[in-house]
Amino acid sequence: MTTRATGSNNFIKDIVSEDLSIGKNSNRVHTRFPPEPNGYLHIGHAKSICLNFGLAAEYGGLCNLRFDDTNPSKEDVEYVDSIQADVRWLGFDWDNRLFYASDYFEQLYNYAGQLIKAGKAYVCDLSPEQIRNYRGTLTGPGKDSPYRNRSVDENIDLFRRMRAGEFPDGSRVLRAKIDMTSPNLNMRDPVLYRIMRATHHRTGDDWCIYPMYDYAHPLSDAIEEVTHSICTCEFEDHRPLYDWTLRELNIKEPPQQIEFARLNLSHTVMSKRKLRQLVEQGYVSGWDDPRMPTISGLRRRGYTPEAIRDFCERIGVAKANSFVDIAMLEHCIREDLNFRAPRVMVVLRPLKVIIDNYPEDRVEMLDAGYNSENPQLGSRQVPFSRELYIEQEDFLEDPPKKFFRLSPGREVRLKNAYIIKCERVVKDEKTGEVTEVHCTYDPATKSGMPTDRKVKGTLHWVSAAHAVNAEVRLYSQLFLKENPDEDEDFKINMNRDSLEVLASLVEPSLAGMAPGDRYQFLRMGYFCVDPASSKDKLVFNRIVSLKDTWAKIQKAGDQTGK
RNA sequence: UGGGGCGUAGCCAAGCGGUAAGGCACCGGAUUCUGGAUCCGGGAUACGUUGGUUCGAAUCCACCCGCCCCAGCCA
Repeated sequence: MTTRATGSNNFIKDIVSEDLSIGKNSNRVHTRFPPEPNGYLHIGHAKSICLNFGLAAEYGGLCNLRFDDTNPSKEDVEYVDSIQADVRWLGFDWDNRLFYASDYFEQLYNYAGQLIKAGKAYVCDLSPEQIRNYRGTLTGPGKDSPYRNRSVDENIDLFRRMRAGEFPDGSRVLRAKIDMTSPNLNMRDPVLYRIMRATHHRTGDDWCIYPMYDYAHPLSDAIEEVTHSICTCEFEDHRPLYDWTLRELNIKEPPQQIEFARLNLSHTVMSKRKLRQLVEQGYVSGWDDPRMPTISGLRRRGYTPEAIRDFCERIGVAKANSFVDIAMLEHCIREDLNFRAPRVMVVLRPLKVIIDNYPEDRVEMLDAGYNSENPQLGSRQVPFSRELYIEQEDFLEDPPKKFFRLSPGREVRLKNAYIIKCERVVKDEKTGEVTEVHCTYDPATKSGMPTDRKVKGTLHWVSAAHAVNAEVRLYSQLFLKENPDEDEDFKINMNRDSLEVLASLVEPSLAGMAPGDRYQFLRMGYFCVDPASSKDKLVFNRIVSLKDTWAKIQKAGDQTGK
């Protein structure tokens, strides 16, 4: 079928559209997402997942999930499980097309036999060091292995015995016979099979020889009848080998490899190796630490699949090296949550406020809508009483101009409640720190009533007697530098204060919230109930702050020496 | 001194010979019981450089410059 592509365009869609228009691949579009199960998926993988599954969906094709499990020494079921969970959570479905390269080991072995018989592959006894030396350099040609011209029969015999386990690890390899003088090092008789006694997470000890990526990948694609094999740019040099393998084995309708630039995100690192270091060396609590750019980390942080997919759509697909600002990701989650998240009141850093003219024993239940832009979310009642808490940063004894929050003699609106006026403060005698702010309220200014005056500030608050304790975790970038990879050791750029844990007070309606629930804490940002949260101990993660114009003004003031 | 790829605003990114989309960020203004959201407005007269082809080039050609990748029995 020739379904027309929707959404924004990119060069890969151009290729697919063109292929379809000329009836290539019997008019099929078939992609695959081929992770190696050796680590957790991250936002960079999300880009690839969205691309591959998205392309298939747009063109009425199919996308497989295939584990590229050809190196048992690095792989583990822990990862195959987490990868499936992450892809599913992102919203994609591979239906019954869950495959493993290891499913094809027998076929791959037989294909290798064909190559040998065709004189296109040979068993080489050179050591790894020797192979490296024979390979030549970037600027100089390599030279033929002394084993390059063994007879087909000898090669067949040796390869069979490699599989049978007659030779020690590393003693021999099967190599493609291509061209040791090729300017493309990948074509200098690349290794196809190596001997490696490692227990495979799926095939156990059935095999002691394992195929290399360059050999297994094109054939796995071919076996699955993939049409467009999309990978990142570092494999561009491998494409001639990908094509060589398919050509020498006479694969009909060979899949086409297409490369795109991998994602780089500011203020974080993306390589599995580095992420693993952060986990193993205790810089973070695990692969799902909310500061990690992993899918599981973002999920725990509170990101939605919708926001991540939107992000992947917005950043586009091209071949130029890109370095996307984390602000783009943050924009996506804000935009998603703005409409759908209920807005509630939580005081992160409490400061006591006493309404002197409010009766001591009185409690009013005030109606508070959950989201003024989305009335469907309904409302709840919040208790108001004489003693409240407001945010510490919302009071300043000696305010600068343009500060329109609470300060002595000034009025502010309490969200969903009354206008109050600050009359005096109580300070700690030793530290001079303000411990209580005494105010009066104007009964005629209850939320919803018309008022005769304008107050510039509106504050969120909680009733002291009704508030519920909660732990709130504030996260900031793991790395201070835009590009931590610029330095020899990326870890020197780590932000020591990327996690701040606060003892906060939340409005009572939040008491029974379930892990995963997301809210906007009025004026403070979007938050998500952590999986470790319980009825006894509420724990919230800040997903992202709200945009903060006041912070910007302050910063500008600082810089001008104000 | 080899091979492959890429260079459009601070960051992504359209554009495919006819005279520079869009998003993020940023800056104004309006509005607002979140200094949020929303709305309106603002930016590229060297599209890496220099030449060339053309009535006309970001788009075609040539040279140059810059950045990325490749010498795993990793993927």
